[in-house]
Amino acid sequence: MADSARRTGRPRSAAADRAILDATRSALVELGWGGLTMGDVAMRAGVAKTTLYRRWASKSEMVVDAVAVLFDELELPDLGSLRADVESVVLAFAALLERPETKTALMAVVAEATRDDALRTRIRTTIVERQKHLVVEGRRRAQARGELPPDPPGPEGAAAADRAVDLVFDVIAGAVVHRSLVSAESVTPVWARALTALLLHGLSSTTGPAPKTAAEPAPDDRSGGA
Amino acid sequence: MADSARRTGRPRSAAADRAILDATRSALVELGWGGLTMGDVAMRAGVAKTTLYRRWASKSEMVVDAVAVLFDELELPDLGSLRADVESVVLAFAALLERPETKTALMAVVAEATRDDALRTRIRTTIVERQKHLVVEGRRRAQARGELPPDPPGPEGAAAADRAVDLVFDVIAGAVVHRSLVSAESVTPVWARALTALLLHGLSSTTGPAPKTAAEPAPDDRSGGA
Amino acid sequence: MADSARRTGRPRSAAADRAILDATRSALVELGWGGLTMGDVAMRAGVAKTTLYRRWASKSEMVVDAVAVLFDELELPDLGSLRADVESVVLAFAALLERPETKTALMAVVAEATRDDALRTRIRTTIVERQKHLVVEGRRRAQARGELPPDPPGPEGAAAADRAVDLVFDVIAGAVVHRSLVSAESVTPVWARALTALLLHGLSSTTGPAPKTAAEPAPDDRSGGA
Amino acid sequence: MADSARRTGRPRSAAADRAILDATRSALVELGWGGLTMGDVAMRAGVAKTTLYRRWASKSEMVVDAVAVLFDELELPDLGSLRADVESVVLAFAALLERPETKTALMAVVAEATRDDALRTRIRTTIVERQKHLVVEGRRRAQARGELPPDPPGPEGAAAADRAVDLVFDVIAGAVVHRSLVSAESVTPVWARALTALLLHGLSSTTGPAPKTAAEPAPDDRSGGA
DNA sequence: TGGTAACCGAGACGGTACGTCATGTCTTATT
DNA sequence: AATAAGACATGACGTACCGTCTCGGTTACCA
Repeated sequence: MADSARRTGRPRSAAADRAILDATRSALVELGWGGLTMGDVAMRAGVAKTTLYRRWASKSEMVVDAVAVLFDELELPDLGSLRADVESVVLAFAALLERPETKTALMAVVAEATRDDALRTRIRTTIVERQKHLVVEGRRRAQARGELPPDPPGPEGAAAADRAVDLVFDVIAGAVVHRSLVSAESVTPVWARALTALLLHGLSSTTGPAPKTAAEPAPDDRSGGA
Repeated sequence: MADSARRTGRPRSAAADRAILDATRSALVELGWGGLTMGDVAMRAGVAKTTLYRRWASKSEMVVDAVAVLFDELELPDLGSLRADVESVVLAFAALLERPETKTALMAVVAEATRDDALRTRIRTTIVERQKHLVVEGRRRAQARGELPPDPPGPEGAAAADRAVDLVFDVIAGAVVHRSLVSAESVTPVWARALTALLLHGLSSTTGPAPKTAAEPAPDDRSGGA
Repeated sequence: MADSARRTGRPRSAAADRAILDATRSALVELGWGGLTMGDVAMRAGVAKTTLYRRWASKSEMVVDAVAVLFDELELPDLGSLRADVESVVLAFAALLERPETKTALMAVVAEATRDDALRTRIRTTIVERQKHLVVEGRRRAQARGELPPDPPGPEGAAAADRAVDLVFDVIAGAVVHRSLVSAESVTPVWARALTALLLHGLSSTTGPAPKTAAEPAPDDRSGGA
Repeated sequence: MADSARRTGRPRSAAADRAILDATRSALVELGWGGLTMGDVAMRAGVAKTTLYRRWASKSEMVVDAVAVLFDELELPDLGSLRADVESVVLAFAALLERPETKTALMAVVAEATRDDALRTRIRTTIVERQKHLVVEGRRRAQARGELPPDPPGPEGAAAADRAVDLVFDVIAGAVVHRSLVSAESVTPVWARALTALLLHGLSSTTGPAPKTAAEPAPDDRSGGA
C-alpha cells in the first residue's frame, strides 16, 4: 500500500531471491565459506552475477541472509522443567552448529564483522537478537513454574533482568560454540546435562529459595562438578 | 646425536622467522584478516614470498603461529581466592580479545579450521590446549585453599576431573568470546564478576559443603542473578 | 544470418586489440623478446593481463600477430626486370629483419614453434605463406616479360611450378635470414646483387634459352661469382 | 707454461663437465629449449646448480657448448663430383636439424643472440665459422677437379673468394634452415638435388666454361627449374 | 703430513614473472 | 527497468626459476 515507490520498469524476481539463497546454502555445504564465490552462486542459481550485486552489497551479507533462516528453526518446547528446557535447547543449538552450512559460515561472518560495523549490526539483528528470545521465554516459563524468582520491580529490576538474560545467553551460546568449533569436540547429552547443571546451580544459589530442579538428583553429577 | 635431522644445505634464517611473524601481527593490526596478504607480509618483513610458503602451508597457519604467542601472555596470578583468580583471568582474556590482531584473526582461523583438519589441530595444540592449564592450575590452587573439594580417587575420579576442567574452560572462554566478538559488547569488570559468581555458585552447590567464597556477599549480585 | 556466432554478452573491445599489439611491438623494440612480459605489455596497453590471455594462448602467439602486420608492408614494385625486382625485395626483406621488433621476435617464435604445432601453423598462415605471393608474382611478371619460360602445361607442370616457387622462396628468405641473423652480417646492395645473380643464373641455365637478364653484365660480378 | 694461473685448490671436475653437457642434451630432447631449466640439468647431471654457474654465465652459453659438438659431426666425404658433395652435405645438415636437440636449440640461441653480443660471438666461433670450412673444402676440391675456376690472383681475388664462400654458405645453410624450420617441410633428396642444381648452375654460368656437372642430366630437373 | 684454497652437494634466500581466479563494474541485447 | 551473458580493470594467489648466498665437507697441491 504505502510502498508504491517502485512503479516503473521490470520488477525484481522473487524466484531469483529464493534461488540465490538456496544456491548459497548448497554452495556453503559443498565448498565452505572459503570456496564460495559469487560467480558460482550465480551459476547455481541460474542467475547473472549482476543480480546478486543488485540485492546484496557483499558476499558476507548475502551469506548472513542465507544462514539466518536456519537459526529460526530453533524452538523452545515446553518440557515441564527448566532443566529439560535448557538441555533441549543446548542440544538443538549444537545440532544446528554441526550442519556444514552453519558451522563454516557463522564463524566466518563473525570474523568479517570484526572490521565491518554494518555487517556486525546485520548479524546482531538477523541472528543473535532473534535467538535471545529463547532465553527470555525460558526464563519467563521458569518464573511461572516457580523455578526462578520473579523479576524485581521497577526499572532497575528490569535492567538487572536484561543483564541476566544477556549473561545466560552468552554463557550458553558461547560454551556450545566454543566446545563445538574451537575445542572441536562434540556436544553430547552428557555434556549438555553437565552444562545445564552448572548453569542452574549457578543461577539458583544466588537468589531466593532452592528451586525445584535442584532437588532432582542428576545421575552423572560428578562429570559436571568441579 | 639423534637430533641431526638437518645437516645439509643452508639453514633457515631464524631472523626471517621473527621478522615474518612480527610483520604478520602488524599487518593484522593495520589491515585485519581480510586485508592481510602474503605479499604484503613478505614486503613488510623484507623477505621473499617464497620464504613464507617454505615455512607455512597457508596464510591461516602463519597467522595462528603469529597470534599464538600473544595467548602465552595470559597468566594466573595468585590473588588469594578463586573468585579473584577467575575474575582476573576473565578480564585478561577479554583484554587480549580486544586487541585488533587477535580480534580479527581468531574467528577467521577458527572459521577456516571448520574445513581443515590440519589447521584445527594446529589451533588446538598451539592455542587452545596451552591455555587450559590456567583452569587446571586455578582449580589446583582452589583445592589447596579448600575452596573446592579434592579430586575423587581412582581413574574415574581423574576422568571426572578432566571433564570438569573441559567444561569450565569451554564456559569461560566461550562466554568471553561470545560476549566480545559475537554479541559485540565489551567485557566489563561488572560482567566479569557476574560470570564468576555464576560459575562459582554452579560449581560449589553440586558438591559437598558450601565453600568459603560462596559466603562472601557479592555487592552487585543482582546483575548476575537470574 | 549465419554469422551471428557472438550475440550475447559484452563484445570484445577492438580498441584493446589495437592497443595490445601496438604495446607488444614497442615492448619488443625496447626490451626484446626475452625482456617482454605479459604484465608489461598489459600495462603499456592500459589493459588487464586477463584481457591478453582472453585473446591469445601464449606470448608467442601474441607476438606472431603483432609482427605479422609488419611483413605485409613488403611489396614487389615492378622495376622492369626480374633482376631489379629480386634485388629490391631482398633489400626490403633485409631491412625488415633489421628492425628490432622483427629481429628479436622472428627467431624466437620459430624456436618456440619447433615444439608447438599450433604455433607453427599460425606462423605459416600468418607470415610465411602470405609472403610467398611475392615469389609467385615476380615469377609471373618475368614470364610475361619473357625472362622466364612459361609453366609447362598440365597438372604436372603446375606441381613443378609450385616446387620451383617453394625452392626459390626458401633460398631467398633463408639466405637473407641466415646472413642477417645467424652470420650476423649486414645485407648490403652488393651482397643482394650477388645473391640475385646466383639465383637468376641458377634458374636460367637449366631451362631453355638464355634469358635477357643473363646477358646484362653485372658490374661487380666477381663478388658473387665462385 | 703460460697457463699456470690456476695452481692451488681443488681442480674442477672434468666428469662434471661431461655429465652437465650430456644432461643438457637429453633435457633438450625431452623438454625443448623452453622447458629446460638450470635446476633440472643440475639434477640430471647429479650436480649442484652452483657448479653450472661456475662454468657458464647463462643457460644460452651452456646450450651452445652442448650442441656445438653435434655440428662437428658434419663431414664432407669426397664423392667425386661437386654435385654429389653438395647434395650430401645438404642432406647431412638437414638430418642434423631434424634432431630434436638441435632443432629446438639452434633457433633459440640465435634468437637470444640478437640482443647479446657475447653470445653471438660464441655462436659464430663455436658453430657457424667451424662449418664454413665445409664450403671452403668443397670449393677447393672442385677447383682441383676443374669443376670450378681457380681463385683470381692477388688480394682482391682472395677477398672475392671469401665473399663467394660466404654467399654460398648463407644460401645453403639458410635454405635448409628455412625449409626445415620455418616452412616446416622436410628436406628430401629430390629437394636437395634441386637446390644443388640451382646453386651449381648459378655458380657456373657466371665464370668460365661450363663445369662437368652441368652436363650430367638431372632426372627431375623440372622440379628445380623456374 | 698438515695447511690451504678452491672445489663440491645441498638447499635457503630475495626476486620476478607466470597463468589463474575472484571481485565488482561495465556494456550489450533481450524481456 | 530488470535481466543473462560475458568482457573488463584490478589485484592476490601459489608456483616455478632465476642467480646468489651460506653451509658442511671434500679433494689436490705445496710447504
